[in-house]
Amino acid sequence: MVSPAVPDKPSLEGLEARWGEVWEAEGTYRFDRTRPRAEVFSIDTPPPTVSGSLHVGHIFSYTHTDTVARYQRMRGKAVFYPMGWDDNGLPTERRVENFYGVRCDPSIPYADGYEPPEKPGKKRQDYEAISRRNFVELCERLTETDEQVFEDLFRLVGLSVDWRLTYTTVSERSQRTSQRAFLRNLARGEAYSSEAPSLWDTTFQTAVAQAELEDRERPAAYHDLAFHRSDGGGDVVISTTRPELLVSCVALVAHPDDERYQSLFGSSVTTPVFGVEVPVLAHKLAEPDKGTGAAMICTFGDLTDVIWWRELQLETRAVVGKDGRFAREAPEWLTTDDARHAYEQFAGKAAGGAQQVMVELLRASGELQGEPEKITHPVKFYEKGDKPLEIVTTRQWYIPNGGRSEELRAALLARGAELAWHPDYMRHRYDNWVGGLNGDWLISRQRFFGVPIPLWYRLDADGEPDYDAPLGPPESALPVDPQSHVPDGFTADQRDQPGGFMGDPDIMDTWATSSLTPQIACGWEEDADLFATTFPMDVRPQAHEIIRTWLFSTVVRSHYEHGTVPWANAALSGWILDPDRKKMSKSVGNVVVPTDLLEQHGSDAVRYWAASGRPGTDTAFDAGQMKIGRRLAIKVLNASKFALGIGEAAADASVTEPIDLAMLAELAGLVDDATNAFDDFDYARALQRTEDFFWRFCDDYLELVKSRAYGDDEAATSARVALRVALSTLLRLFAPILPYVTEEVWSWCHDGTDALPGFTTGSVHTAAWPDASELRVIAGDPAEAAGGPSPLLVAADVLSRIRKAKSDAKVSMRAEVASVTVSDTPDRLAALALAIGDVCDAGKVADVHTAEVADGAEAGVDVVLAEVTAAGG
RNA sequence: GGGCGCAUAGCUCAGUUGGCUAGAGCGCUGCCCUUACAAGGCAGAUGUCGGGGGUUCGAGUCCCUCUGCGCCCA
Repeated sequence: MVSPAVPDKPSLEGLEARWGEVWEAEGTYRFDRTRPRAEVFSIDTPPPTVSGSLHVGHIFSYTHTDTVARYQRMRGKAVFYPMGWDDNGLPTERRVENFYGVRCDPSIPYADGYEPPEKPGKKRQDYEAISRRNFVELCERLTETDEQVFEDLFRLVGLSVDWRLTYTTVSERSQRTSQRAFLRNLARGEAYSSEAPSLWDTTFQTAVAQAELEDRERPAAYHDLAFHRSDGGGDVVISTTRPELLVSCVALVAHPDDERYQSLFGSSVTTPVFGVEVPVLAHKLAEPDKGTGAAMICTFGDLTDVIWWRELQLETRAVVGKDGRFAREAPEWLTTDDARHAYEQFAGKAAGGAQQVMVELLRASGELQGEPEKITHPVKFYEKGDKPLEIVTTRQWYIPNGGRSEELRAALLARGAELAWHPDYMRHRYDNWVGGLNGDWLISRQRFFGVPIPLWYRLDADGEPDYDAPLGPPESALPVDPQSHVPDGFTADQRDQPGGFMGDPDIMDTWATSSLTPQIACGWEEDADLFATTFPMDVRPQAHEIIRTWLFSTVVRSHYEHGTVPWANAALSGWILDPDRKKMSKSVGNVVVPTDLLEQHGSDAVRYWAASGRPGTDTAFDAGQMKIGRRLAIKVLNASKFALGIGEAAADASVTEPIDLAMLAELAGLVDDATNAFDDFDYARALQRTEDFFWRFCDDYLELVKSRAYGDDEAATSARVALRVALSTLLRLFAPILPYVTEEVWSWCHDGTDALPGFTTGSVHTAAWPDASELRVIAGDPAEAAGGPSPLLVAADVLSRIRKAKSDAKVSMRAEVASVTVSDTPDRLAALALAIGDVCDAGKVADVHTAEVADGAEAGVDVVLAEVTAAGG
């Protein structure tokens, strides 16, 4: 039999490097693709954005997933745990531009062997313009470096990822998957293009989706404007925060039940300054208690305007362009010279400047009633932008998401209900979001870097595109860039020529690709066997704030493509808050660099801190927790050293002493708790229970059995076997959280070819998760199971009283005790009797008396310390 | 305005279907160099379980309500 190889001075130093190498060399975390679906646990890892550095929040949430991955692996699952890098999107685009001094211009042809300027230009306008393909190549070049840094850090944290499975979202395969999914949506009628009012960011020059909006409180002012009844019956006053849009006013509106306007509905009024005739209409979205109860409808000031415009079938009088400025030419619906002259005074201006001019014009004409009333109100912004969004009519591609179809909305809500959410209440965010959608998913973006929309359009004799019959490539040709590739049946010189074709200039929203991470990771249409054994996946771990984007869009794509949910479980992690409970973010400057933490405290300690944060709960950054984690890891080393160093016992030796049996029975209960917790993705609970048991195991059980275990009789053997079983069990329970220290101790128990009973020759991380029923077989039917008090608990209790007496007397714990008198109930005394030898040994007690007390009477432990003879001489 | 969550010791938090005197860690105080562990151990003090009402033999736990904080959405 092997002997335990315990170092004299166990230490945590260097464990990360040592075991990291071994795990890599032995392929400990490699996915076994030969296993059937039922034996696979697949994880849809969130691909972190590769455009800066990982922060402590990544360490936090990725550790959560890793603990579950490790648990499932020990449960015998083949764990499919890939890493992805999100290098597709605006952050990467910006980083590549600034790093190399280049910018993307899709109209430029691809340059073979392109090298960026040696010295990047200082200003954006000096950046070198390059083709999209060259831009993507530079992106791949830069992100490769970043990705290696990320991988090294994640390895150091101990993520049990199979690094052979890593994918990137800008890779050819991801682009192919993204375009293939889009083309299938198109073929099934699930994607459509439409010219419609869209939310438009004038800085980024792109349309944005509902999911990318955020409200920000901005100062504004109500301006009361006098419209004039066409029948000469006086003025109608409305309040608006955007008087500059008066020129695009197409109607006035009031609530259908508003008595003040009953006689006006159906009549018409003329606008101030411009004298344009517009109807007065009724619609239930008009709010009677806002301003005068009447509002002007402009095309378009806000999303409500769009609804009114659509439902009341109004004209379109758009004047604000994609650059956010008023058109230079006066619009044709201004028919009088005065009106055109007025317009010219703010033509070409942006909203703010135009408003100033417009207010002066209104004031001069006497049609501004009173002074503007200052307010603050929520204004829609693109989440990454810093100018309010405008609404501009453009042609865009959409995928229906239930925002315009109750049937589809219900189907997608049902998909959400199919998911098991961890924690469960997170499902409300999904329901809330899907229930509140009011438009389809806008997937096209007027950016340059990203997955192109893989379509071309025929140009008619006048050079006008035919949007109704787009030309798509065969799937075998994917990925394509319609700006450089040519559709079947055309030649390159027909590009942008009448009778020829044009490529769709847009790219897809980054979520349109990210929503396919299960398909990308599992090899949809690329690796049929892999896909069959990994999809639908077991779990999507992610942050709760992107339920509305990443989670929802993934459900949408899977619903369309596979008619199923993409995963069985959604595990939501919280945020990291700084010690003042503010969300950590770069802009606040309160970010902690993870490499320093890992170096300072060690990976297991940092993981311990991470695993202490309950699923879904925002957690404060707390270096104190890491110190506790480190202390725990050291304790695991020392307790293991003791348990293993105390002596061996034969494989078939049995546990006979009641106190040992009681400890193992309690341990079986712990295994049940930890197993249930991990099955529910509650790593924090599993850790807490295990840790709690472990400290009591060290403080009480180890102290109680210490002297007995050194003997050579059956009672000693009983203790040694129990210690060995408990150690093996506890190491495996801790292994998902503390992979390094548990692997270290596990390695003491085997030499690669032979292992101590209860241990294995391989990694603890591929050992079987503890089995409570096996423990119960060993523990038999101890007193506790029969309903009586546990000998261990009663003994620990009495030992604690003895310690207290010594502590009160300010003597060493080694001090002799002359006698102990325990007064307690008969059943507790009976339990104590089963462990009294251990109690006396541990407490250095010479003599014990017991006294029975009736139920409810005062129980107690009287301790008489031995007289100190010749103390100090 | 709607939804969700949180409120327990100075701090961070456990407390699963209601059940003995409400717990842990940190911090604080005291003691102990104890042959696994001084980067340690042992012990101690500390509570209107946010307020009010209800159900119950019994409520931190269930119900109602109010307050405060946070998040999601409109």
